[in-house]
Amino acid sequence: MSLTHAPAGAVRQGSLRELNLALVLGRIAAAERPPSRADLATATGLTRATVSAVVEDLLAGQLVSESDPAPRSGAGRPARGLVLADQGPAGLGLEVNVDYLAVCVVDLAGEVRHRTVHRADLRPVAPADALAQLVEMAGAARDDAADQGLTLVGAALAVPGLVDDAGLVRLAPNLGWQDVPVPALLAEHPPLIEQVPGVPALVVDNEANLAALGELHSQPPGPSSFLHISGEVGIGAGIVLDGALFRGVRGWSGEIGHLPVHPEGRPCRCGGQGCLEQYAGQEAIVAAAGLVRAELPADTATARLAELAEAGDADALRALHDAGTALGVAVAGVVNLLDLDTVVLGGGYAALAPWLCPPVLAEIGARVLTAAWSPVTVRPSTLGAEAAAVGAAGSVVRRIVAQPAGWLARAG
Amino acid sequence: MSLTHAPAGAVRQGSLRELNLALVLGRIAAAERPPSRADLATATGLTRATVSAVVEDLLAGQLVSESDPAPRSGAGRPARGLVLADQGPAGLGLEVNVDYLAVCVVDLAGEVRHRTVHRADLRPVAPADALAQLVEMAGAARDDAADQGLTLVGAALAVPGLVDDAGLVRLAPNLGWQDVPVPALLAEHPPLIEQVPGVPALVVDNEANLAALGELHSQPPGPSSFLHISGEVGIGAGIVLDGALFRGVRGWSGEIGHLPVHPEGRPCRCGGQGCLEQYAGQEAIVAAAGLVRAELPADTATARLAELAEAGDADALRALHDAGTALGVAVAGVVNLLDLDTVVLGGGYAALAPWLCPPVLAEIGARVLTAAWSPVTVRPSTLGAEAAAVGAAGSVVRRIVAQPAGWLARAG
DNA sequence: CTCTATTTGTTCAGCGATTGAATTATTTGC
DNA sequence: GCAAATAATTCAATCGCTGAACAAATAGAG
Repeated sequence: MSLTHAPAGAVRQGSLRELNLALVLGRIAAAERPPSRADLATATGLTRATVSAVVEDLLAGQLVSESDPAPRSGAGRPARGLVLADQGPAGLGLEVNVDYLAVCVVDLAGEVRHRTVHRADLRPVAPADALAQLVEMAGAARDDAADQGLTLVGAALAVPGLVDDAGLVRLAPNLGWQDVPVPALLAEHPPLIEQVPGVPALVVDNEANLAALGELHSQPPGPSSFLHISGEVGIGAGIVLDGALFRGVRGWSGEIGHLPVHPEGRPCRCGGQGCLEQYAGQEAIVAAAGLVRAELPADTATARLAELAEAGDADALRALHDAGTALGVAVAGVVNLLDLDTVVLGGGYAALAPWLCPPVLAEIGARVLTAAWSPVTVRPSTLGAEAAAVGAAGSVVRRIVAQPAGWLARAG
Repeated sequence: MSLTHAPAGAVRQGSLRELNLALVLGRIAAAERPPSRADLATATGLTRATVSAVVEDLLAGQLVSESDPAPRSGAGRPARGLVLADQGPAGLGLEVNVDYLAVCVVDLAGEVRHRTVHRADLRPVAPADALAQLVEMAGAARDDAADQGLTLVGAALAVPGLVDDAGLVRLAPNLGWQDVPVPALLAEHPPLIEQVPGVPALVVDNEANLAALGELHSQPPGPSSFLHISGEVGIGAGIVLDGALFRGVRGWSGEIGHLPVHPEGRPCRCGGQGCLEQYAGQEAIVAAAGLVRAELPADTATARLAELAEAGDADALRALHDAGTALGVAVAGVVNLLDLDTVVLGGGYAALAPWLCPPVLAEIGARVLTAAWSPVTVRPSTLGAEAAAVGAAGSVVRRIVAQPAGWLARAG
């Protein structure tokens, strides 16, 4: 029904300023080139007087800074361009995955200002030890950020599993985690975050969700609704609708890996039968290509497949085609259901996209009722590896952009 | 990411009042019993002074009225309860379906104040003629509404097919419509609607979407996220997320009928194979139950099936069980993907729910990863037949509740 | 029956934020 | 060098919320 999305609570006198701060800052963030105050006034519908006042607050709070005047033709006083500050608040992104730990820092503009990746097989490592190592990496990241004039205002941790509202990792099957109380474990380490009203110090979320957010905020800006599929050992999807991640009632949306593609087919460890994961998961593709998994570490399986396919290996090509077809059946269902026009292949699928896209598109063409009127785009993710960590850090700074008042109240 | 849903445009001085009018009116609409001004103040966080001023506007604009004081224990001046007005703006709901035309009027409180249904096979009738008849029924509805002190501020038309943004019915296969420009056809008749800022005079939408909206606003209030499945000849779904209908990028979401449940199964008229519709659509169930369709008008097929199942007919029971299993496979996929906890069976499925629910629940239990932690409810729709018309009319008045300022500007 | 405690609703001065017009600042083009 | 054009700021006016005081209306105690 798309009613006005009014603020949930009361709209007080001060909310007015809060909302306009967010409005103006959001415009600056979304603009292609640095807008002037006058541009912002016409874009937002506010008067120039109000925009000036709002911008003054944003400048004082280190959220935006003035850039060189954008070249403009014609007469008149030159405008001063406004850009997101490269100092001030920043977000900390953390990721624990099967074969690596990653930490990164993203500034307001979405730039990655720090990045550390530690490759290791995390499956035999106890959760507390893995998190301790991550905290150590994060400490170095914090120091590096501070040197660049950045203040970490929040952290987000990406995990390949189901996470509940409290940050408890219910189940991360491929990592071997079960009921891991991440916030409690991290609370034992000294804090790295400067608390800001409106920004949670720590968010724990599914890796597929955060990777989708990363894709949403990547440059150049893409569509505001799409399906992002992370194909690893498991297959997870992040659903972005109208520029917002859709989490589901309990935050467990996106379990596309267990969509039935052959209802009477192979049994799956989830208890169902014929789940997508059994046909398009990393292990299924590897097995179908005739590779022996024991000789192939998890983190090189995808690269090896791409190599073989590149070389024209018939088994690998057939395996990828079959996986793409299974994926296409599932994606066609999702597209029929949600009417999305963009599907992004991320995670391990990104490197395999040249071979996966054709069969996926074929299934969509055959099965999607509306494909005749408007085409569906299937493309690889623009972010590379560790997309979830970048997305995680980005999700933190997006909160500042969406609610600058909290930061301003703190920073004076 | 669930950022604050800020108003899209500029927040001007007057927006403040607009937003608080909507906030207070929304609370009155959502309240179980008539709230007092003091109740509203504590519920919204506004001061009593502001609430009084806002309520004064709402009273003057005929959007709310004062009711008998709610009995309360303890001392103190008795409160005056506030309820949505039973006069003032109302919505017109229209529906063209395969075997009937329906018109209804719903008031602010969601009560159906007028209802007309005309049963007839609409397939041989030209779209313009069907719409002309609908307009005639709507004229009578308008007069009846006016006698009750109601003003029609908008209309919504439910159609069993794909509709684009402009109201063009691209395809309604079971009705035989293709590229029918509904707004243009209706514009030839004298207007029945009093234009109000913020309320479109006519919205054309998919029947499944509007039925889902009807379910969302039915009393008593249910969950704010659910999947509503309309099982007729085709199978459509309305997806309600966080109290809002999700329409998809082009407004064509919900095509659950073409979710593949047996990818190498029966060919479907959509061009795909093994679509749900081929296993759980009305015609498929009728055929599986051994009934001859020619002897069975479309509008009695469901009733006849229920009758047979009630009587213990083995063929009917088996047909319903198989259909329920196919439906369950599809629903399990949706639940995995969207993490919904409520599925409503509407349309023809409502009457068949006693036999469909068990196999659907069985498939969900077997296939949904998270079902172990929190159960999924599957239940029949509370609204009866013509749910889409009621939902359509309700969608109009919900706009007034969400944006009362438009109506108030008009009514003075 | 009267008085007090209690809760509801209104009145009013004060204030913060936006507005719109006037003013200042800075450049291009003639 | 001057006029036109565009950008940004200043300032009185206005709108709507706040908070506190006040008026209204009832239940219960004595």
